[in-house]
Order: sequence, then structure tokens, then C-alpha cells
Amino acid sequence: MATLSEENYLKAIFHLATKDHLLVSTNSIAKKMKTKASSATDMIKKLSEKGHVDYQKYKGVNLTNKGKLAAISVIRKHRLWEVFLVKKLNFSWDEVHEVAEQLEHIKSEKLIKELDVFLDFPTEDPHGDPIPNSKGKIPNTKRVLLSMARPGDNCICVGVKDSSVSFLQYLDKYKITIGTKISIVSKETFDESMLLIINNNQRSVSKEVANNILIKIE
Amino acid sequence: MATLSEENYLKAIFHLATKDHLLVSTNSIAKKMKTKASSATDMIKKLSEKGHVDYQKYKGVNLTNKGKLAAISVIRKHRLWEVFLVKKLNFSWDEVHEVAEQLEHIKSEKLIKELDVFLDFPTEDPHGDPIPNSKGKIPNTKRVLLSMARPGDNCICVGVKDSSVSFLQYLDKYKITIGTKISIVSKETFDESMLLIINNNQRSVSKEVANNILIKIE
DNA sequence: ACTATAATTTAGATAAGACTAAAAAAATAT
DNA sequence: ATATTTTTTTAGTCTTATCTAAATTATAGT
Repeated sequence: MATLSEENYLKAIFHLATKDHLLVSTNSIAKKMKTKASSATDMIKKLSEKGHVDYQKYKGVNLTNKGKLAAISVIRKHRLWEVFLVKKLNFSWDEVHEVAEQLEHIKSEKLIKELDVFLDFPTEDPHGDPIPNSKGKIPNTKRVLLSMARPGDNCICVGVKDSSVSFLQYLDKYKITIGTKISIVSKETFDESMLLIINNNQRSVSKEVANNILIKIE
Repeated sequence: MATLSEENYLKAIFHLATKDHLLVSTNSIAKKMKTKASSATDMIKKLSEKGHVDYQKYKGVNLTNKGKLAAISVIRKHRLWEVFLVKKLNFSWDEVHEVAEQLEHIKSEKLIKELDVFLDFPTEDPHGDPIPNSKGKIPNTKRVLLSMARPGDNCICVGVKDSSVSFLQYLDKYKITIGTKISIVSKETFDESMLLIINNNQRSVSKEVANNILIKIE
């Protein structure tokens, strides 16, 4: 059974590994965990001994199947708790993360099974991220970044890439949430900002914003 | 802000202190925490430095007002979570303790405030224990032990003193729960066992059982 | 290919919370 | 009142997870 700290590292490594880049560097882990590289190395060694990662000195780490399942289990809990907080306890989507970071470490098979039932088997968390099922399978939501859409496209916001408080509050301010319809008017070649129609208002968003909103193109 | 371990010690000290015996010994704390006396001494020193207890070497500890409020806050969370688990997630009363022991340490003012609202401001947990309010006031439920009742008394079970899994499962087996009506037929002077009528059946219970069921006499 | 820089690991230290063994204080028994 | 037992504290060690500083390996630039 993984400790709290081990679970957090596994989650970080999972989030850092991408389809084309499965090898995760010590530095990137340290940065994500907000610790020093030496601390990351220590933890990597422990995770390696426990069979959660494959580790080659100076090269980086790869999650093993065991480690991947452990990470996904934590992510499942995190996202289910987020749904609970928003749907049942009146949290807003920018308030849930910090609390879910704590709740995700509660150890009880029954708890998470029953929570899933109670919430009626949600498939997405309040930021539009998919909730892995109890077997560790992550539903495949084919979403693209708003920055990929082209003038004339009609889109629906289905999630966010950046779940930071400041970004979520930015979205709230302009009444952009999951389900919001977004039409693309034009895109500046100079700064990649985009002119949109949102809630019947024209609005311009920077490339930073467009790179962090996930959409479905109709 | 108290650490997880500090919170558990504070809770233990609170439960050990009684109206007539406010001074709690190192040994009793160690026993309750299932550690060694030396570990208890270490923690007592830390709690003392933080102003949670008054400590005199070799004499024992007393919760300060600050420490008492901290302990009650943990107990409030524990009991609210127990209500949640039973009422919303289909846990039985013998399954909740272990999970609530973890949930009680989640840090979020809003979480516990909203949980209270969501549960409609419960005043008792599934074992009949009173839930302190947000100010730290514990509702005064005047309950007595079944062993205090006398032949002829008609009582209602309002709680349990011992919340161990084995005792709660014993009660389930004989269909004794909160709200169950209990009439006292007689009491043996020899072993203090009691003859009762419960759910229209005569049943004899040992003094150990009678000493752990809390009742209200009608 | 060689040097400078960046990334990674090692070595040694620290804090929290636990432990054992031994010392000190308090309580109990004779 | 003294001896014995129990309780409590102290001293020193261990583990987990962190840190800094130094050493090592890898990468990039010329």
C-alpha cells in the first residue's frame, strides 16, 4: 500500500507522461511536486523498489502497469470527490481542487464504490476531465484545444486543461463553463488571439486562454 | 494548525478526561493511542508548547480551552462524516468508524460547513453520540446506561458506549438499534445480568452488555 | 573533440513521530 | 521509614520525507 507521498508522486508521474513521451525526468517530477531534484531521486528509488516505476539512473522513470493503476486509482478518487463537492456541497469549480487533494488519499474500497453509486456513476469531473472506472479504464473523450478551432467553427466547451484557481475564475468572469457554446469569428496571425462569440457577445481571448480551453467542434 | 498525530492525541485526551477527573495520565494516553509511554511524553511536550494542554511533569495533562476546542472540532467532523456514511453511502454503524478516523482530518472550513447543511444539521451520529455544533458546544443528551434501569422500567435505546465492531455486530444480531424499545423484566443480583423484553422476545443480557447500551427511561 | 552548462545523484543533516533501555520520580507495601 | 513496584521521563536510535552542498553524468556549443 502506497503512502500519501508515494501516491502524490505516482499521480505527478502519470500526469507528466504523455503518449509519445513515456519517460519522465527527475527534474520535471521535482518541479511538479514543488520539491528539489534530490528529493525526487529519493522517492523514485523507493517507487522503483516497490515496483511502481522502471528506473534507470540519469535516464528517467516509466510507470509500470502496477504504478499506473495505482496512479489512476488516486485520480479516480480525486475526480469523484470533486463531483461530490460541486454537485452536493455547493463548491464552485475553482474551490474543489485543494480539498480533493486531501480526500483522494482516504483508504476505503467501499467508500469510493458507494460514492460512485451515490453520484450516479459520473464520467467527468467539474473541469471536464474523464473519471477512470473502477478497473482503471479512462473513458476516451476526444477533445481538442480551442486554439485548434478555425473561423466558422461552432464549438462547445467540454473542459479545461489548466485547472488553476485564477484561470477558472477568469472563465467564471466571462461566463464560460462546461456546455458553453463558442463560435469562432476570426484568429489573429500576429499574436494568435481569437475573436469569439460567447453568450451572444463578441469577445477576444489570448492564445494562453485558447490553449487551455477544451472544446468539441460540432 | 495541528498535525494529524496531534489531532489524534487531542481527541484521545478529550475522551479520557471526565468531569471529575480532568487530569489525564501519560500511561492512559499511551494506552488509548496504542503507543508507548515515551512516545506519549514526547507528544505531550509538543502539545504543551503549542498551548493545547497544561502539563506538569509526572502529574499529567489538562486540555486548555484551545486544546479542547481543537479536540471537539475533530470529534464534530468525525461524527458528521459518520452520519454521511450511514445516511448517504449505505454504511452500517459498525463500518463507519475506521473511515471516519481518516475523514476527520480533512482540512476545510467550507467542507464541514456544507456537509452539515447537506445532512440537515444532524445532532447525533449513528451510535447516538451527540454532534458538537460549529461553536464547539455539545448538545446535552441525558442518557443513562441500561445497567442503571430497574425492573418495570420501559426504555428506548439511544446510543452505545462501546462502538467496537464486535459489540455493534452483537447488537445487530439481536436487532437492537437506536430507537429500539427495551423493557426491564428483572435483574440477577449474582452476575448483574438483566432479563429484558426486546422486539417482543425475552432476552437475557450480561452486565457487560448492559454497561454499554445507553437508554432513555420513559 | 573538448569545454561549459544543465541535469542527476550522492552524502550528510534535519524534523516528526515512533521505538528501546535506562534513569528518575511517585505510589504502594511491609 | 524503607523497600519494592509502577509510572513517567530522558537519552539515544530508527524511518520517512525533506533539504543543502558536492560530486557525477549527460547534453550542447564551438
